[in-house]
Amino acid sequence: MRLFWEHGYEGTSLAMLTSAMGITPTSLYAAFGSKDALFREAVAAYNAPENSPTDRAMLRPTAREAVEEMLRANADAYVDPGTPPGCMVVLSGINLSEGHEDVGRHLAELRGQDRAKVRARIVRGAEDGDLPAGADADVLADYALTVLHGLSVQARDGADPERVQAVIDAAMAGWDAMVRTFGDAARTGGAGRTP
Amino acid sequence: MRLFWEHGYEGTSLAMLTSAMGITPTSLYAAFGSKDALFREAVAAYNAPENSPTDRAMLRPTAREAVEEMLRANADAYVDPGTPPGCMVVLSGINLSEGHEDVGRHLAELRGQDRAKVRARIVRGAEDGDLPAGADADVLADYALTVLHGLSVQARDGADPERVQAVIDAAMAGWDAMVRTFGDAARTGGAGRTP
DNA sequence: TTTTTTATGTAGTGATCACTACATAATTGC
DNA sequence: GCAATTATGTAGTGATCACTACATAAAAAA
Repeated sequence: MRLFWEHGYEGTSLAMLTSAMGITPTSLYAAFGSKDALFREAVAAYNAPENSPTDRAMLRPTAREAVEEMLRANADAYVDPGTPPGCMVVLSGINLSEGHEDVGRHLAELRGQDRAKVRARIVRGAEDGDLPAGADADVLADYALTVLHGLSVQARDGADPERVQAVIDAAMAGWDAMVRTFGDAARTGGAGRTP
Repeated sequence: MRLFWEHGYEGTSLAMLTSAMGITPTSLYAAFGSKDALFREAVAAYNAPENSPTDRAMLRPTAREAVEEMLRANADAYVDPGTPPGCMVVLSGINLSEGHEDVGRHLAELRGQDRAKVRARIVRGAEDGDLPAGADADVLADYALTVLHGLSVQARDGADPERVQAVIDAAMAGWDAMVRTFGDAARTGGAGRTP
């Protein structure tokens, strides 16, 4: 998992995997079937619900708290010096040669699931009344995920943890401002686009 | 350039390059010296100042306009269906096997240069008075670049151009809110952290 | 124990990797 | 025209890729 996380699917060779695991190719193939299948199991372990900061964050009482904790908890993990920087789901399938597009699609689907979770939490916030009824869940979810994905690149560039938290301060200020425009739009009937 | 842009440094083989260029390996090596050197030339062409939306954006009269145009112009390029999605400098060196770390460092340095340009433009905005004197150029630059880098991943996931612009609306609302806290901090002596 | 099943290591599969020696073709200088 | 130089294609370099046939070793079943 750590090798795939750090070097990506194609940047990790079977030789690297077998030497890191202390086993031979035969054992690896008996246990996992193929490099593809092993990668998928590694991603599944990385993305397991019981370890997922995102899943945990969605339990927060308001949509805003949920999104903020999602950003902060994931960012903490991204810059944790004990693990490779950034998010495995975001980074490990960025560069693929022809013939491995399915790996990229699999990861894109997982990112889509995260987006769906955030979007659903936003919709619930609007229903619960902690967000304006007119809040655009698609835009807010895209915004939150754009910041989240950007933090993976920042982490790869060795971002300072404190500054990452300051970036999230700014991002949440943007969240609040955007939510306010939705509230205003609901009251005035406007389109909600910031001038 | 397009192959490296789309598949990354290691995801692009010499066979792909020679067949796309319609030349033989001999000619490629006579002209460029090595795959590394060709990649660097491709990145240089991609990142040329005369084509750079970022450089052009920095000429805007205020720091806010400069940052907003940087985001919008780059985002337009990221989702342009005529070119690979996302930013070559951000994406093409994400997954590297052992022994090619210098490629990653080279791209990270280019990202650092972009950050420095944005930071310098913010500092100038504070000097010019279109930003509060206490504005934290590091935080604002990191925030802008985090959103920018996140947009590359969104583009890879096939983000809708209109929704990308809406995300930038939210991001700029965040910029304004963050700038406001710096102004408030300057007036009240507070630390400037959004609660 | 003896047999059967399961797990593992050795050694090598063809394919592809980046790269190049060598020969031929095109171009240039005289 | 003729020699020197430059450019290009052919064919192959050793290394490494993901993967596996085969044989041996360990464990389980009889």
